[in-house]
Amino acid sequence: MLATAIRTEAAPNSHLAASAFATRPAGDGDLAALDRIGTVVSLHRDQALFGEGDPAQYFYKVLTGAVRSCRVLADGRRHIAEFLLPGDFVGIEAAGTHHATVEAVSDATLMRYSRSALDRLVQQQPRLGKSLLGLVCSELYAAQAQLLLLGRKNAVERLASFLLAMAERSGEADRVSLPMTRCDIADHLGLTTETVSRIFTQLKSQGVIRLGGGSEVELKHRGELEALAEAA
Amino acid sequence: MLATAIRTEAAPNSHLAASAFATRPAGDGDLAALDRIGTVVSLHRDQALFGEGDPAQYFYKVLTGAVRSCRVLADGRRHIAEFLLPGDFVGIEAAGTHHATVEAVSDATLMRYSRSALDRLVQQQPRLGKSLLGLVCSELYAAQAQLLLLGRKNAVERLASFLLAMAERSGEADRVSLPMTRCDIADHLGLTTETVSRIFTQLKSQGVIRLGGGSEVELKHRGELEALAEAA
DNA sequence: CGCGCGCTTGACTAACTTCAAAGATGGTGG
DNA sequence: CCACCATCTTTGAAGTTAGTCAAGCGCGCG
Repeated sequence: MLATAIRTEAAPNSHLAASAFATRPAGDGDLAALDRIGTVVSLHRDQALFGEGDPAQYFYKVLTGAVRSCRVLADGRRHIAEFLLPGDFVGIEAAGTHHATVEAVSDATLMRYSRSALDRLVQQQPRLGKSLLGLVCSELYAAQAQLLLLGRKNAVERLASFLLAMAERSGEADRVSLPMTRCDIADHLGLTTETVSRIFTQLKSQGVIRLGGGSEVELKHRGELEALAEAA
Repeated sequence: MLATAIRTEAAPNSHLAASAFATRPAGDGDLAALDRIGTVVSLHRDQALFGEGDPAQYFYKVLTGAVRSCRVLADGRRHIAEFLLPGDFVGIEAAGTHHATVEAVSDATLMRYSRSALDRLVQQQPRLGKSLLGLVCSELYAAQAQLLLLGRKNAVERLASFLLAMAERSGEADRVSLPMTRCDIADHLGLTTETVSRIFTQLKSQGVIRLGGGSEVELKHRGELEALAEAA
């Protein structure tokens, strides 16, 4: 069952986890209208949703699980631009073709929407266009924050910033679930697996975090972590 | 004349360099309507247009010269997210407040537009909203390419990529003008001034580039430069 | 002409990577 | 239910790249 096609089912108008996590500032208010035209897609771990260069006929919203958006250099070096969690939109910015590969970090379900249907909706409801613009702007802000991180922060600051950002998104302030591997985190932060692991160990022995089972991380001293992150 | 206020003049409906450089894919077609509601602003080198956190009442289009959009950490480390050249829009994505400081790299002039006027125009002309979205998406793509550069490329690859990107934007294929200092370039590429300088020297002695006077760089072997950039 | 700023170059250092191997973890099949 | 195996994580030691510190060079401006 490795190379199976993506399963796709009739949409049970499912909001599931979607409404619980309004990660992006621009509210789901207007965009909720979309759910009537969506279809549910299931992915299992490491399965690709689409690749760089694929025609961007659809875009998606994460319902459950997590996915990563990445780009790869010719010799295999990979960078993960962002992790997408329930409530986040995927590929909504693509015009024509996708500019990144999107794969499942863990088993995941997404709502799939056709771009042409979106265009029609936007025509009817101009406010929707604004929500859309807001979503893309949020992504741009996130990317610019990541540029500062990759360009100017050291390994400890990168991991601290990452943990805080994930905590922010997860809702729970002091407890984060990290469904991705150390290698994924490394590829997101511009480090190596080993360095990420070492910094985790270091933060743990400093008492700043605690590593629970099942990919859970407890932030024991949020303030100290913020200091380490060199929040600007 | 160091801390002078920004000079601002009545708009002579000036297109100047603006029409010559359509850097961003989304055409100026619809956005040309904006020029009737703009005002010209002049900056001299290193003068700030606006700072992080400032209310975003206006946005701008570069007419002549160049500006940089940057963020700074508490201890002074700086990262330049992007350089903006004639034809590029500045701060168009800002909602409420600006998320970066924008300063002049060289003496520059910009066209200033009020956000509220833009909103009105978008209401009247829905197609304008699409152009707007296209502009922001282009910025997002550029930012994501820069993420890969900062996360996974080495110093030579970074500078080679930068030179090629600047050449692309400048129109002339094999000749680039670099109005910014080595330090600016370093802060854009996540390196130090010294490293940037060393790589310039290295590329020069390899015969890949030639440094002309007046901040001009000639790309002598574009192909080789592309190989060095590890284009993905 | 001289001064200041930016650029270049050199020697040394630090941070992160690479290479290697041992230690967890969790899912599967007997 | 337990043992096994693949995969992920952690840890150690050595190596590299880019950073830091310091000094000299060169161009442009007053």
